[in-house]
Amino acid sequence: MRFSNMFIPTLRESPAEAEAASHILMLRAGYIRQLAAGLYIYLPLAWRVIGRVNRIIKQEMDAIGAQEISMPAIHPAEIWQKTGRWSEVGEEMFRLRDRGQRDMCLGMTHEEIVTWLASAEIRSYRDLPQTWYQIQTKFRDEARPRSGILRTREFLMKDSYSFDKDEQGLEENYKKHAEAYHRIFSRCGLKFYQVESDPGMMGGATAHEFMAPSPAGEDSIALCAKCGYSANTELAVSVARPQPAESKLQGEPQDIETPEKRTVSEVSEFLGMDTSFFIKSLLMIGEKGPFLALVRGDQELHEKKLHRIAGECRPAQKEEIKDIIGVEAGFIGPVGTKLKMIADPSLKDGVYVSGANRPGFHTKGIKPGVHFKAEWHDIHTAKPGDKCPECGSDIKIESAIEIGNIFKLGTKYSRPLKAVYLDENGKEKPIIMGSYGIGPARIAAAAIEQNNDKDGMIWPRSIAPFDVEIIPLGTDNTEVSSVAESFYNDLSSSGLDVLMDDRNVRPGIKFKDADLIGIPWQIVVGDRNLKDGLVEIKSRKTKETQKTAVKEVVEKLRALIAG
RNA sequence: CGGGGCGUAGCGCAGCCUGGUAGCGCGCCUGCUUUGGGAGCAGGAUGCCGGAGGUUCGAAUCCUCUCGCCCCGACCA
Repeated sequence: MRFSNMFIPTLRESPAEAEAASHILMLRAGYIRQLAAGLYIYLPLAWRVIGRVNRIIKQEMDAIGAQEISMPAIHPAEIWQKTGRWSEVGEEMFRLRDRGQRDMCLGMTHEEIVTWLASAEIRSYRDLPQTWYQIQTKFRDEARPRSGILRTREFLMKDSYSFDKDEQGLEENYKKHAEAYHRIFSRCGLKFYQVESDPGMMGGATAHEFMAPSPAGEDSIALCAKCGYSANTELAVSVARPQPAESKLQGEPQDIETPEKRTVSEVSEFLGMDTSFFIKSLLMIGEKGPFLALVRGDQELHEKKLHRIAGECRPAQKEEIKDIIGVEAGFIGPVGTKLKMIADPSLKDGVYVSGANRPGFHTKGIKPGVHFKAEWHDIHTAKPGDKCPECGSDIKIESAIEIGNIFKLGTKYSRPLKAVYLDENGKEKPIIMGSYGIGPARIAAAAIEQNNDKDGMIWPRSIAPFDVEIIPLGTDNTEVSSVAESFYNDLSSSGLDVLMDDRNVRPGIKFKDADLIGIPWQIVVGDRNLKDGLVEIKSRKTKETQKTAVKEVVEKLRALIAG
């Protein structure tokens, strides 16, 4: 492909609206343009990257016996009503009516549709197992699209679905997918982790996410370097470090004056005690009324964990706290309260200080379990310095981009949609399902996030839009042009994807654009070196150049790319 | 949905507080010179100042409403 024929609208300056590195670079390097919030046009370079990612995905999916199909993006409401998600899902679903006033939606995922197909066509255990996949556009009216193509309202997704006659079959398919995902993300040149994740509304017991570490990521994950424990912090269990040994908290509970000291940090400073000696008491409003959530002073409540235990709930507002407890926030505590309490296990041992439920006072000497009763559930947010629940060593927390997920669905969809089969004994049973997703655009974005420098992108060779870019300097020099042309022909016919910057522009512009768009290898053809029969092969990543004899270029480059 | 920010030339921004001829840099077009890291000189084009109302002799500027985009949070099958 010739640069002059390709639409690559590079920008000298960063557009104001972009913040994430991948977003800035994709705009600047002429990969994408924004149509509206969360809606992007993929320009030729970006679409080539997506194509390469998809090819890798297809190869690995095919290799585990998955079969590619294509399902509609527009769905009748009826099927979604049968699984209950038509009403569960709210505003995130794009809804519309057809000319006959039938309710329809734009598909946000395809469990319903693929299960409908299975219910219609699968009769016998002999038809199982099956795995079907597609790479197709999904629609979600996100509350807040963000970070360029990381979170959009219309996006490509590889989704596959497995159908088995029993749990053991599901287990095998689940494992096959996990292994295929490892190969896919490795081949795409990404650093990634497989972590335990919250099955959430997908249902089912087991789920994992594949996470590409990046500061631009929306998720955070807890990792143990020693034993390999890894989990999304939405469900990561961690053990808080023990309280310091010296404690001033012997004896029975006693109220102490703490005028105008409300927050844990204020009171801990005032009393000269570590924050881990405090109980943070948070008044929550749940569906069945108010209750207290208790975490240790040095910990943070994780609301999502609390939701799983207590159902829908929210922090109480200032006025509500006064009405319900009778004292302002900052002086509330678990002792003497009639409210239901949910306490984090980090509070189980030790003696504590917490609000006294009267203005200006805290109570010291509180022994959880003795001076108050609570339900014990892990509700704190795992943080650096906490200990691994498996092996006790330090865990670290990293931000990450979710690039793939795998769910064991079980019969969540097969039951309501009556996807059943007859087993060997002629008995009707629901099909056991799994669901597995990958976001190709997120792979591309994560690759940029993980591989860039001040000059631009640095693509992993497997998903780069081109393998090599030829940069002839001085197009009016016939020798330069003819050498560049011969490279272009030879490299192309040897099976490489070649971009040639044949524009009649200054060298600086070609160099800057080449670095920006991030093709892994550059061949610089200039009269300076050509006089000695040499050209330069330059690595985008290391910026190292090797002067190479014209005759050896094709062979050498192929070796470099292969290596 | 809550909080914050921003809408002025293709892009990045100034002007707004204190109302009075709409500006700068880059890009774009023409010509000449230039050609190994975003060239130089000369000339040129480009704006419903996001939109609608209002105040005023007069509004990019003040007021009201509205639309859009970004960021933080909530949400995220």
